[in-house]
Amino acid sequence: MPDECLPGALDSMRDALLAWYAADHRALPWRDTTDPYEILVAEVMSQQTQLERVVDAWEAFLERWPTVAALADTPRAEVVAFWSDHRLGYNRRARFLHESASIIAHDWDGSFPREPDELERLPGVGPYTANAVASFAFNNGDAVVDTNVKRILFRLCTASTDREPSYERLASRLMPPATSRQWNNAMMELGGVVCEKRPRCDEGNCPWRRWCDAYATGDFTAPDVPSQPTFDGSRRQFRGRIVRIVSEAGRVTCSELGPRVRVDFDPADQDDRSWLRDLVESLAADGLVRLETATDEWAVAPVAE
DNA sequence: ATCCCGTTCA
DNA sequence: TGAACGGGAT
Repeated sequence: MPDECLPGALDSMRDALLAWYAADHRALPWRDTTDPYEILVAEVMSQQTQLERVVDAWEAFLERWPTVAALADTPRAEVVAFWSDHRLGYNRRARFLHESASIIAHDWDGSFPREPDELERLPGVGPYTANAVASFAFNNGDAVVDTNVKRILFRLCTASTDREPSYERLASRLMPPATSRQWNNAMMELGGVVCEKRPRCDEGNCPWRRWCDAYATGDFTAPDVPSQPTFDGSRRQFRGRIVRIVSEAGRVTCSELGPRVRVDFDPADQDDRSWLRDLVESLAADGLVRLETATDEWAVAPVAE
């Protein structure tokens, strides 16, 4: 996606989007804070999880662990249990958040770095989250590029090229200097409520209609998002069950765990036992549970620390 | 079935 | 570059 697909009237486009956002937008609670810890919690929770499902969990999480120090002082297992209780999915994100809290508390003396490059060194923090935290906490980020932003840019410039676009470069050129807090909120708002898979250009009063290739041509093709395999019966589903069982029940042996994970699990069957063991090992490697092999029969327990 | 304000590891 | 990672909602 070449730069020349941007119209000459860059300033008008920028003003139009910022005015559109200022006029009305969703009242997401983390938009009312600039505390980097609160922002980080919101962003990590929001990775691949719908925002409506995040709001309650975010408020409960911050009530329980109001500061990065409080979270760092908590045993990992409690954070994992919270994640599981609130059905946030992707339990590894609970571990990443807990590890990040420890790093901030110990290596950064309790205060967050302001630069995206520094934030990106935290576990579970990639380019998106680093720029989101830098933007919303410090107004110090680059343009964020998530699936929403990609969809907007693709449609904006779809008639201009058939080459693989550099979304980062284009997004960055579009953002007015030193406006990342407002700008990134506005871009994601546009992608979230107007430029959705099924676009709502007129209903949503899209501020970019007059510059948009897709609006002009009626071709609202969007970039392919990789589809996920069926969840039912998947490894991911069983991993999630194990984490929840251990969070609720504490230490359980293989024979106790198996039937609670899969109804037709046979504790006497070696294949069943190694199937379960493999899942537990992967969870232990992810720091979500602890595998005990000291006794007769192996068991799984809440993660230490 | 498909989507959801991504990141990690191979 | 691709697969794996959870699970609720529509």
